[in-house]
Parts: sequence; structure tokens; C-alpha cells
Amino acid sequence: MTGTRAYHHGDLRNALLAAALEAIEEVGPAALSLRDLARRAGVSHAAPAHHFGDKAGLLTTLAAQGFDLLAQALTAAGDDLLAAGVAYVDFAVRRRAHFEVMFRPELYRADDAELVNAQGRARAALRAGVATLPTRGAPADADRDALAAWSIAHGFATLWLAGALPERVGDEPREAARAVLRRLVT
Amino acid sequence: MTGTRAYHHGDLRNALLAAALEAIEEVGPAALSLRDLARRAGVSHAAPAHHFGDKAGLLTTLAAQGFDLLAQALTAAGDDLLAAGVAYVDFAVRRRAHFEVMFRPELYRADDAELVNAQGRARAALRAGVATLPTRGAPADADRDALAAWSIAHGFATLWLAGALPERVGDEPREAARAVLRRLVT
DNA sequence: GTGTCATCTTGTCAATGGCAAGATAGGATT
DNA sequence: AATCCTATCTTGCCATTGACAAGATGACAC
Repeated sequence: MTGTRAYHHGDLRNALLAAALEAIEEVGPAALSLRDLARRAGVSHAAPAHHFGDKAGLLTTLAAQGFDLLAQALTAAGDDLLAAGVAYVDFAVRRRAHFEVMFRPELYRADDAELVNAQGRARAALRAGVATLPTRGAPADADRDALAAWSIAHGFATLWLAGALPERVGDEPREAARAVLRRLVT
Repeated sequence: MTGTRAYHHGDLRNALLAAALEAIEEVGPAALSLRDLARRAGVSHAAPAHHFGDKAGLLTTLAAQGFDLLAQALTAAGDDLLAAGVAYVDFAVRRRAHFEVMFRPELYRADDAELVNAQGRARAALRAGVATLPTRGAPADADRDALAAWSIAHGFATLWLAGALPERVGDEPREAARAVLRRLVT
């Protein structure tokens, strides 16, 4: 992979993004070091700046990528709300680096056009899943139901990632999430 | 407040903690700068190290303080689960700096004794509130119910803090939280 | 009055982000 | 084929930061 091409890396942009995902899984998005990424990719310390401007630029790209991947994952989960919730948690755990960046807007440029578009796609996919939830009470409660579903999935995912959950929950996020989400959905 | 006492500040430790809370609300816990805190308190750049060792030490103190405050807030909310959930969200919003540190364990020393104790108190207060939830199905579901309640409150709180919620949710976290939590509790 | 110790300062070093200026290469134009 | 052109990458630099070491100061005990 790391063929030492002289001067021109060939695919530095993607190599840096891949290295960033690795590094974020190790030390978190805030402690990310552009110079470390450059070392991992075998280029000089200033090379990343050309492709992303600054650290916020790189994280903006990752966040947009993340919202896009989340939209895909939710869409693939289909119309079943429970399945969508499990897919949400599964996404957070398997694409941990992306997920952690996505919900830390102080680290990236939240007004980036491509990012905002990807956010819209993810939001739409979320709403599509919630539409199958039997409305309790007035139909105007749809918004609240959507929020409740998003909240419980998001809360479980972040607590899982933070290591805040008791051990007896187990090490299988999908199963544990399904059991918890069922409490709201059924 | 900032009386320029020569050499001995008098209450530097607390002054630094207060400055840290301010700074975290402005730039987040990861971007916290010990030297900035020193400047805010009017002392030299190395003064914080004496009281907290390093940055992780200061954040460990804040996290422990936060779990303690959360335990108090949940206890004060009483036995009503809905009230406890609202108190949880209210805590996250009003004590944002504490809350953000608490759930970022990579920033502090998670094995600190005082911290672990405070975590235990918060956890106990949480469980006490959940005990009032009518168990659905087998009694062994109590754990799942507790997790579900914690997840939905935590998720709503973090989404609120991340600014991820749509504007139509409003600007009153307590009311919005009550509406969402009711979906699970009732 | 003296000693002792917590508190705080000054000085230093390595690492980082970001900027500026320059070097290189690959492709387009002629 | 020769030249230009532009994206890509490098080297060099500076300010900021966290952390450490050594020293200065003053409060308090005796």
C-alpha cells in the first residue's frame, strides 16, 4: 500500500482520510494530529493542508461522508423502525470515527454545503423509518415520536461508545440495542 | 474578584475550576488550554500544574464534580421517572460544561477513586428513578427499562447540546424533553 | 526568630497548527 | 519535441501549548 512514490503520492487525499479514521479510533477526533496523519501517509507535515486547508476542513469532509453513510445504512434497513434503530446503533459502533466526528460540530464547518446536503439525506432517511411508528394520540405527535426514536437510539449509541453502560449489557451492540429500542417501539 | 494578591492567589484551585467551566462552555472540553486558564486567573502558566498535575487531572476533578451534581439533581427530582428524565436533560443544558466532560472519558482518568464514587452515586440515583416505571413483561426487564429511560434522556440531551435538533423543537429544553420522554414513560 | 512546606514563578523543550515560499512532476498547448 | 502551467508536495518558519525542572515567595508551626 505505502509504495514510496517520489513526490507525488498518487492518492494522498484518500490515504489521509483513511489514516484519519484510524487515528480517530485510537485517540478520538479532538486529539487528531495532522502531522501524525502526514507521517502515517509518508508525506511531509504540510501536505495535508493542501487537500483540506486545515484540521476543520478534514473533519468537515469526514462528517459529510459520515452523514452520507448513515443515510445509506438507514435506507438499507428498510421501513421497520426497530431495524432502523438497530442500524443506527450499529453504524455508530462500526463507523465509530465517523459517528464521533458527526456530532461534534465545534470541530468542523457546520455550514459546508456538501455537509448540509448529507445531513438532509440522513434526516430524511430517519424520518422515513419513523413514519411506520403507530402514532399515539394526535397526528401532530409525529414530530415528537420521531424525536423520541432518534433520541433513544442516539442515546444508547453514545452511552455505548463512551463505555458508560454496565458490563451486563454484553458486547453485542445490535442485540442490546434491539432489546432497549423495543421498549419504545412496541 | 480578581484582586491581584501578590504570589499567593488565595483560592486558585477553585478559581481555575470556575475558569475551566467558562472556557469549556466557549470552546469545548477538548480545546481547553491550561495556559488560558492561568491567564484568566491572573497567575503564571505553570500554576495550574501544581493543583491538578496536568490537564487530565483538572478534567477528572470536573467530571467527578459533575457526577456528584447530577446525582443531587436526580435525587431532588424525586421518584417520578418523568421528572427525573427532565432533570437529567435540564442538568445537561444548565451544567453543559460538566456534562460534556463527564461523557468524554478519554479526556480524564476514569479510574480515579473519587470519580468512580461519584459515578456510583449518579447511577444509584438513576436507578431509583427508574424503579417507578411500570414493568412491561417479565420483571427481569427492569434493567432494559432503566437502560431505555437513560438512553432516551441522554440522547435527547446530547442531540440538544450538539445543536442537531430541528428548530421547531423550540428553545425550552425542559418542555421539549417532557414531551419526548412522555412517549416512553406513559 | 527560624525552619518547613505548600504555593507560585521563570525558564526550557518537544510537538502541533498554520502560513509562506519554493521545488517537482504530469499534462496541455504550441 | 519544447515550453508552459498548474496541481501537488516540501522545506522552513513562527506562535501556542503541555509538561517538566529549578528556584522564589510567603504562610504557618514551633
